[in-house]
Amino acid sequence: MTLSDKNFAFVMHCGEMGSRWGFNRTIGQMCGLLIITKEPMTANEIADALSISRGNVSMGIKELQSWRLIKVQHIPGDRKEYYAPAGTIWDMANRVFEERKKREIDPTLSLLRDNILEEAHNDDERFAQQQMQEIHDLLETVTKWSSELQRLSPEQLQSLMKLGSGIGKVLDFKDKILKKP
Amino acid sequence: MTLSDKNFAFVMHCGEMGSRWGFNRTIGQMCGLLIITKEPMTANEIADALSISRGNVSMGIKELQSWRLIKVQHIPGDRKEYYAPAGTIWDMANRVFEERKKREIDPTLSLLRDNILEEAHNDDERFAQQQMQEIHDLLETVTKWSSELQRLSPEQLQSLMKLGSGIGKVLDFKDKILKKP
DNA sequence: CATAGCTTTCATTATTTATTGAAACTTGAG
DNA sequence: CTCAAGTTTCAATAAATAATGAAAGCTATG
Repeated sequence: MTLSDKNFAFVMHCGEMGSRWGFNRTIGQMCGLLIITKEPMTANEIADALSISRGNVSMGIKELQSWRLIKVQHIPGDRKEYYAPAGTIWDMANRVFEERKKREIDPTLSLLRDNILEEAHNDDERFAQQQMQEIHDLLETVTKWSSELQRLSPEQLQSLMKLGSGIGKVLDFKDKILKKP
Repeated sequence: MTLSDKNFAFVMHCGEMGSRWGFNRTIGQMCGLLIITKEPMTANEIADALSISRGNVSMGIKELQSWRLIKVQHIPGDRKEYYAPAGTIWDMANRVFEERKKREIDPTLSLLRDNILEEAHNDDERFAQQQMQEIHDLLETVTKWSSELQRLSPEQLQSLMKLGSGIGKVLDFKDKILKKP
């Protein structure tokens, strides 16, 4: 199976963006490829489509699974494994977001927590601790807020997203609302 | 000037996280160092504190400036340049966020836009285009939403962040509210 | 239980990215 | 104008990361 020029261009773009999205070129390509291909693909088809080695595809699959971005499917009477995106675009974006939070924020949050608990022994440490406290509070707020968003129903989210500039208005009325349970 | 163990540990952590935050180890370290150091530092002080070459510091400074994370200061009667964080922690986080959006989302958004405008020539392209449309819509929503947030006053933001789980409640009343201007 | 058909692993190799440090450049002061 | 104190650049090198492919590992089927 060979890609049309336009689709190929998209897949290559995903490759170039791959490392910015948190993985590497090949994995970006694989992800893009699976998204725009209607039918699930075998590892060999993926290797052929991207002109990369079979082993590389195997590694990529493992990685994409660790991000929970793809799922395996089987076709009766066929021993091969077929791969397809795990869920909707929205689901996938969510997973990437979550996973990146886990890698980019959580470790720092934990280090900062530890540090802040210890006592500062001189001015330098005191100043540093203040700064770390600020970073900590910021990251914690962001974390709490994002987990809040994930708790919302899809409809509520939709509604929130559509709100756009209305958000300011809503905020102005917040107190009123919360007083009427 | 030498760092305390605790502060050194923080700086090294910033280094390890550097590449996850969008830059590299050295630049992560430099950023962490400047944040927890009360006084502005010269390039040589930075190089000494981190045991890296003067040239590397120069590159790092250029990069941090391109992210708008540091600013130059001068001390009268001293020809050296002194570097310090550009703004509060919150400002810096915002800058990183913006800059990453520019690098991680905007190029894709533009590619998708172009692709969607062209006509699909077969079923594969049609399917691919549908998927791209979904990605496009998602990214555009996120983009619009985040620029919306940046438009809010700091107080409004604060208030929104504190809302936390109340956000669901507020949304349920959205329609009511918006009908009473 | 042997094997064909498929997948995974991992040592080696290739590619990419980061760092160094010497040379070139800039600039303010005398 | 010259020099000294500083900064930047960039070719060479080092380090980190990714890709290959041959060998080892699985596992349904006859």
